[in-house]
Amino acid sequence: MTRRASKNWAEREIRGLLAVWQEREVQEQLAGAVRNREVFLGISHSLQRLGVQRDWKQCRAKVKNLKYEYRSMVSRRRVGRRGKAMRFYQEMDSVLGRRPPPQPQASGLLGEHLNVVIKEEEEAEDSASAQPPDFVTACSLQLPADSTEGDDQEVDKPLYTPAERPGLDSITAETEGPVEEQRLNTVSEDPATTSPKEPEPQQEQQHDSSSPRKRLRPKKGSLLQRHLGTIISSFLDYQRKAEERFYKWEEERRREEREHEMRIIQLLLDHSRCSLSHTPDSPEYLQHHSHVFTPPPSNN
DNA sequence: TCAGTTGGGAACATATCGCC
DNA sequence: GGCGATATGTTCCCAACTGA
Repeated sequence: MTRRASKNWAEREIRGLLAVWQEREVQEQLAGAVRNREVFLGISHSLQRLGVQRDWKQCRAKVKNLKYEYRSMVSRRRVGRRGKAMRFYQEMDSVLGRRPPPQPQASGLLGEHLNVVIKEEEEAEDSASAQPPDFVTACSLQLPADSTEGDDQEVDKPLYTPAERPGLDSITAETEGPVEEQRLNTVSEDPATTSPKEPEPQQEQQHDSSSPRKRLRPKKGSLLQRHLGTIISSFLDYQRKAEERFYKWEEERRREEREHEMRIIQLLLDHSRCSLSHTPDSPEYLQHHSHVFTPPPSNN
């Protein structure tokens, strides 16, 4: 095997990679894209601006291994094995650990929601012809936040700000022709992360035909395509709400779990005391011993 | 010497493309 | 539309490397 083609990742490089990878925008892009090469191209580009010279394949491989390492450690801990904690557990856990479980596609609530949206869109079909030509293309998406491909292009402003269209980054509505390509290259830069323009060695690859977003593009001329932007927007809104609900539910569940454990521990303690007492079942005993236990401080 | 780290490969899954 | 070829992503594993 020809190994060690590149030097090992320094901690600074890994932290930079994680910092970029942790960004909500990047996570949304990775979650929404089946082909994530462009996402990693963006990550690589961001790293280059941070002084880390790693190409997208190296970034992908590193993220891949970090995820595997994280999962391995989680599974080890789940079965009670405690090994050395991985170095960047906190960073990984902040992203992977809070991720809601995958939801079945177009089924259950989500499917119902999509169906409703589609139905509404179909009902509005008659008036759809009144949509401006850019109705769909207005939902065209930006490249990763770090990319500066469109910096010196003649674009006055993005079609919308990330706040207006959060989460749409990863899913591309139907795009047609050069105009759309230009829009894809239009970047709504985060001022905090924007740096002076630098040469873009990988710029050409951003337009590769094997775009990660490609699979989400519908066929031209379909009804769904014409309203895909609205559908996606509604879907993502719903997804965000579902995510918030999940987090609340999860929080509540953990709290109940802790209370349950406390009750069990309390019962066990009571029982052990009862077994030592001559009159364990007497009301006096229970009254005297029922609230002795002080629960340990919870880690959560 | 050895445990931990790393990059790369194998196997598999899945989407896209081109042809019929 | 069906089907095979191709491209790409993910998971898991392994051998080489690193550092104590």
